[in-house]
Amino acid sequence: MNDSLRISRKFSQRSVMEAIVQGGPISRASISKQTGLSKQTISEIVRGLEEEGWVQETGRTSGHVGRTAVTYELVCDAAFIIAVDLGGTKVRVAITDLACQIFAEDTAPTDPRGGRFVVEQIAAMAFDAADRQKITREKIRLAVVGVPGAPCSETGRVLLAPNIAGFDTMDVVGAFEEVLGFGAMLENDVNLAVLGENWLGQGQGIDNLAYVALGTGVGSGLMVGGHLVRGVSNAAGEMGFLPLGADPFEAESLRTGAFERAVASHGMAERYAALSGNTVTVPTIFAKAEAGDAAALTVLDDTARYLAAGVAAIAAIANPQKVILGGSIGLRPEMLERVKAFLPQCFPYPVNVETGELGARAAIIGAAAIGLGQLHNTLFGVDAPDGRISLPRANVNALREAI
Amino acid sequence: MNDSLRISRKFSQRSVMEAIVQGGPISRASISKQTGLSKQTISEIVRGLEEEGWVQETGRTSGHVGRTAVTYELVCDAAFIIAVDLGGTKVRVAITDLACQIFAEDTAPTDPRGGRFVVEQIAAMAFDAADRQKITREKIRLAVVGVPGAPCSETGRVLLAPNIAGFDTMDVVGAFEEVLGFGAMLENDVNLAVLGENWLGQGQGIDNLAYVALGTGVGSGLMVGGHLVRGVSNAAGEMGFLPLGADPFEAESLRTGAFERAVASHGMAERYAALSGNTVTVPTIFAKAEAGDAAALTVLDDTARYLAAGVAAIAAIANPQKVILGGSIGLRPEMLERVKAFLPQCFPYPVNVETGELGARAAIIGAAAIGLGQLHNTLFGVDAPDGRISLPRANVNALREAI
DNA sequence: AATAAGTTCGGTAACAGAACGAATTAAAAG
DNA sequence: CTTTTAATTCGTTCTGTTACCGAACTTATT
Repeated sequence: MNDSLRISRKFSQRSVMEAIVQGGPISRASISKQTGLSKQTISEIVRGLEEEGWVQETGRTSGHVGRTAVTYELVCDAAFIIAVDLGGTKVRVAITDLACQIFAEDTAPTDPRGGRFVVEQIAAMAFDAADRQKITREKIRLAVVGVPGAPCSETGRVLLAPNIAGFDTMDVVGAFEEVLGFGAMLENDVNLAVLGENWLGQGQGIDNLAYVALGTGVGSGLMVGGHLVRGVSNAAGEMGFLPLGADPFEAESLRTGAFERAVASHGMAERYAALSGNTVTVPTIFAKAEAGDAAALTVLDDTARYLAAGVAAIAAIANPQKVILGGSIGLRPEMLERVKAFLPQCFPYPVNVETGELGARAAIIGAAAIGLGQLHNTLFGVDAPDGRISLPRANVNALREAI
Repeated sequence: MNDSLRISRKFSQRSVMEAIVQGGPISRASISKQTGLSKQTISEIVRGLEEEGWVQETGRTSGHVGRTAVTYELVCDAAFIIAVDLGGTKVRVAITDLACQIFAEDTAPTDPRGGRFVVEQIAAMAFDAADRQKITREKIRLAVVGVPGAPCSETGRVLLAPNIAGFDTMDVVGAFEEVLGFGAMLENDVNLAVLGENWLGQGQGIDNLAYVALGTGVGSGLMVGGHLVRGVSNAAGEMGFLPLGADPFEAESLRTGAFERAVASHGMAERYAALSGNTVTVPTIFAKAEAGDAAALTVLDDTARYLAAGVAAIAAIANPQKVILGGSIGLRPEMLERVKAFLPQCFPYPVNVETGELGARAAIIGAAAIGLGQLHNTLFGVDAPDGRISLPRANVNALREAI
């Protein structure tokens, strides 16, 4: 069959699908108005989509002048994707349908043995979730797995991921595909968090967006012009190695980055210990600060000052429209408040900083976003790698904690 | 006429043009092989292009088995663009033809009165150059002007450009278009430098590229996935405000950025004065370092250490494949050598750093690149804003100094 | 009666692909 | 060493096919 014609065809098909996905039940005449394609063409394309089982008739309009219109809707259980947020301590797994509804979100402690065990754990969770939703496996098309580290697309390995054993030496993508039986994609977890916030959170409609995740470690994710910045070796956003906070030329900074040592949880605890003599956890520091503990307040101030400098560095280099703070520490309002106060003291033009709206679920929602975009593109879209589909707002069902 | 068909047509037309631009004199059969389009289609498209005056027959092949082929070539004087690199002290103006040949490059001191005077000076230089090359004005389609600062596409003003008076309050784009009589585009000069090096210099074939220009000030330009990162307010790359080097929380850092004060020429001179008691210019410091002056060597080392940290910051956030050093200080081999030595001491994974190949002419070559890409896209290409055309290697003619 | 939804019909631009003639060289035959 | 033949490539012509548009028409509804 003719190749460029097929692209041409698929192009229109995709915009029709987009109109149907976005516009809920919609008549062919409305699609025609929205897309600018002729009524006749829309009828043809919709007929094709209906035959292939992607859309279905759902009703008719009424109440308006003129003939009633037949409305079409997505067959939302025509395909599913698995979204996974794999952390060092927790795994989240969710299933999403074509209509971008996220359900069956499960959480479990990450299998500490790492490697193949984690892959199998995730597969089991995914299939369990699918079974609960009565979803047959053939309908699952793709899994998107967020990992803390830099996945390598050639080898399928995950570099810079010290928290999950064995992922740096095995073909993780291959292992997933083998166990799951369908396609799998790996993506850095913070990158997914930006995408998530961009889709359903703080960053909606913002094409130049940064996300700074601060918790046990630090990482950043950057979107420029609506696309993720991954870097050559998928190591963009390894913000822990910013030469800020501690002396970057100290030998230790080559192992744990200077910035990470300054702002991440370990550094905070250490500074608190130095000031007060007590070794406590980060949540305790926040609690003590709330109670007025001077050392705790100093630790928070100092951390926020460094964090503000980190945000300034991102703003100086990439000038995003908004910087979203995330991670267990970054999500605290006490941090946001302080960063907002410190930023104008160290950076000349205003930077829009906010905490994430989606909290710890940003990454898994981002995984769903990337998976759905990918799926819509391969099913209905152009081959262009940067053909972004705009996903509709989705209802995110309740979280189910396992065990 | 049918819209999506027109896109379809133009799409093929562009790839045919690209093949002709790249492949020099080329037969229709070869274009067919290269593009994958059928011979018949190529004949049709080439006929159209020939009728419109963009390509012409230039000869026939011989020596091979089989029938001789008629070869086609670009009519390279079918259209021209003006490339301008406007600096605080110097203006460079060049003319480029469709075949990406750059000629008539002129340099003059920038009119110190700024504003409209500079615009008129540039127009005069451009028309003078066109006259010398016997190029009629109707054939000039576009001017691309590199400016030190952040051009605003809505208002046409140039922000953060203290070196050219009046540009922050006037519609510079409008003024150019009025005086020149054809379209004009403004772009940050360091952004153009990355594009230039990406086209004909150090960064050929590298899609994730950073450029750090260090001289009187500091600025960076970033390419991600083959596209420039401009940021929301075109202020991406205002690297002078990186919170490194000096204390970013000092009040002075809000005027002149902390990093700029540490690494740029003023800071170097200041540090040398503090160490030796003598106030000298930067070239003198380099000369004295060459002669073994201890204070000068310390200044170079310290500057390089800061610069390495700045490069590390870019690498941590954007992870480019290569970082190119430019600007009067960044181009010195003494700096490169030192930065290469310091980087592994403050950043964990290797960063590829080199000096620019094009020297001070990177920006004007980048201006030509952006203009040619733009022109090819509007004449033959899709409307897609990110449809990049790959330009061929170009011969860059000799520079002509004015006065 | 007005109006909107959808279909039918005819038309067109942009391609593909097969077949074919033209032009050329390489190699075999005389 | 010439002539013939085979192989090869170039370019055109002719015949589809696909993906659309637009006008006219039918149908259903307020």
